[in-house]
This record gives sequence, C-alpha cells and structure tokens, in this order.
Amino acid sequence: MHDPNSFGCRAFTAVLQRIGDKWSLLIVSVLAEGPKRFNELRREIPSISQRMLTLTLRGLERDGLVSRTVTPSIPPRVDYELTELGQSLRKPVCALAEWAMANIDAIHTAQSRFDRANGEKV
Amino acid sequence: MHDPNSFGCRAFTAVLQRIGDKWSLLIVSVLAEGPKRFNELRREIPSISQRMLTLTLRGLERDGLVSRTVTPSIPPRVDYELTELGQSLRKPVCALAEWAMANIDAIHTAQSRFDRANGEKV
DNA sequence: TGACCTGGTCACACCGAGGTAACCGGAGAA
DNA sequence: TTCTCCGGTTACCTCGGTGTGACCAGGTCA
Repeated sequence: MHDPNSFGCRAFTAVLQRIGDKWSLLIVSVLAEGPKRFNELRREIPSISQRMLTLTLRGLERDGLVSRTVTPSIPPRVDYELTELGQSLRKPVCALAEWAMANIDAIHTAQSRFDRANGEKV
Repeated sequence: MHDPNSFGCRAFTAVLQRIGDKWSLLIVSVLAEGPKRFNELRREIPSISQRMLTLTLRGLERDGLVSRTVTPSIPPRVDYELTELGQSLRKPVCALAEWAMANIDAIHTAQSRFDRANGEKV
C-alpha cells in the first residue's frame, strides 16, 4: 500500500498542480533564456494576459523557482530570473517534453482512431 | 523564434493538458502494477468518483495510453491495462516525480518564507 | 420479491482557473 | 494638457473540470 508510486504520485501531483497549469512551464521555458523584464515576458508570450502573467510569476516566485528583482527607478524596472531550483527543474521537464515531442504523433493517431471508432455512432 | 523550447513547450503543454489533470497520473501509476478491473481501480483510489474514473479512463484510452478489454460475461468484466505507450510514459514521469520528491521540501520552504514575508502585511 | 453486484451514463450544481477591462502613480513626450 | 509607458491590482464574468446522485441492464442471492 505504501509503494513508491503512491508517494511519488502525491509529491508529483502537488508539483503538477503548480507547474502543470496553463502558463508556468511556458514562462519557465522563456526565462530559461535568461533574465527578463515583465513586459519582455509579455511580448514573448503575446497570448498571456497581464493578470495571469502576474499571478503565475507570483506563484513561481512563491515556490522559489523564480526570483524577482525590483529596481526602483523611473519607470520602475522588474527583472525575473530562474533560481537554481528553477534551473534544476528544466532537466526533468525537458525529459518529459522530449517524450511529448517523440510521442505526440502516436497520441494524435490514437485519438483519431478512437474518435473514428467511437464518434461515428453519434 | 523556432527554438526547441518553444516547440517542446507546445507538445509538452498538450501532453500536460491530458495527463496533468487531477486523476490521470494516479490511475497510470496504479495501472503500472498490472491490469486492473474498473472496481479494483475504484477501491485503490477511494477518493475518485465513478464518473471521473470513467471519464479519465476514456481519456487515457483515447490517447492510446490505456487499453480497455471487455469480457462479456455475467456480470460484465472490464480490464484496463497500460499500453506500450503508457509504459513508455512512466520513465519521464518518474524522472519528474523524482525531482518532485527531491525538491518538494525546498518548495515548501520557499513557500513558507514567501508567505511569511508577504502574508504579514494582511 | 427485493437487495446487491457488475460497469457505466446522464442531469445538475458548484467552484475555481482564467480572461477582460478599468484603474493607479509617476514621469516623459507630443 | 493629454497620451503613453511601466508594473501591477482589482472587480467582474465566463467556462470547463469536477463532484453528487439517480438511473440503467442483467443476473445472483436471501
């Protein structure tokens, strides 16, 4: 009952709740290129709303994955940067991303087959 | 513009939308032990509702990660089993799960520090 | 006869993630 | 003077994922 899968899944689920959302990994991947300012991120991810960018960055900052540096100049300047923890996340994330890239076609194929088999009766 | 991060993130996001939900990975991890019947899964994951178990299994089946075998006996018997694709997903998932287990404390610590620093002003 | 097992489906309600848009404050530009 | 930029915050609304509970068919058991 206390097999590793179970424990792993709990921690994994907790982490997924955080980084598995719509934006976190996208932001992390952009930030992986180097530090960025708020509006720089916004320009690189045009589809994100200002609110969600703020919220997601706060969440990542809260988790210690991203650091936030405010320069009290005029106009104010805020830089976001991956922390070491954030950097270390890239490796396993890339592993999963590679799986995703390698298997996304198989998934789409399976979906098409499934939809063809089950969708026609509608 | 067409850097690997971007493409990886797209496929990754698509995969996350599927397996990043509340139940998929839990079911996959249980199914990793071997084939299970519907109510077996329900007993091993007491907190899941019948509806969500059905829906999640359908989704996993649609993606070709899980196979569904109906034995038309009385009472009917339905076995669920990981496909090869489902098995192959375990490796990168475990990598991420291991990261989660290794860093969940660091995350909690960062969260506490963040909450202590920002929560007091409320 | 009626309760219960099997594996589901359906209708309904809820809640929280996410989007939209307005507003802020201070400064420079037109 | 008014507009714009920067980095947000806030109120409001929508929408989809999730939970609840009823219901289904067919057979067995008490």
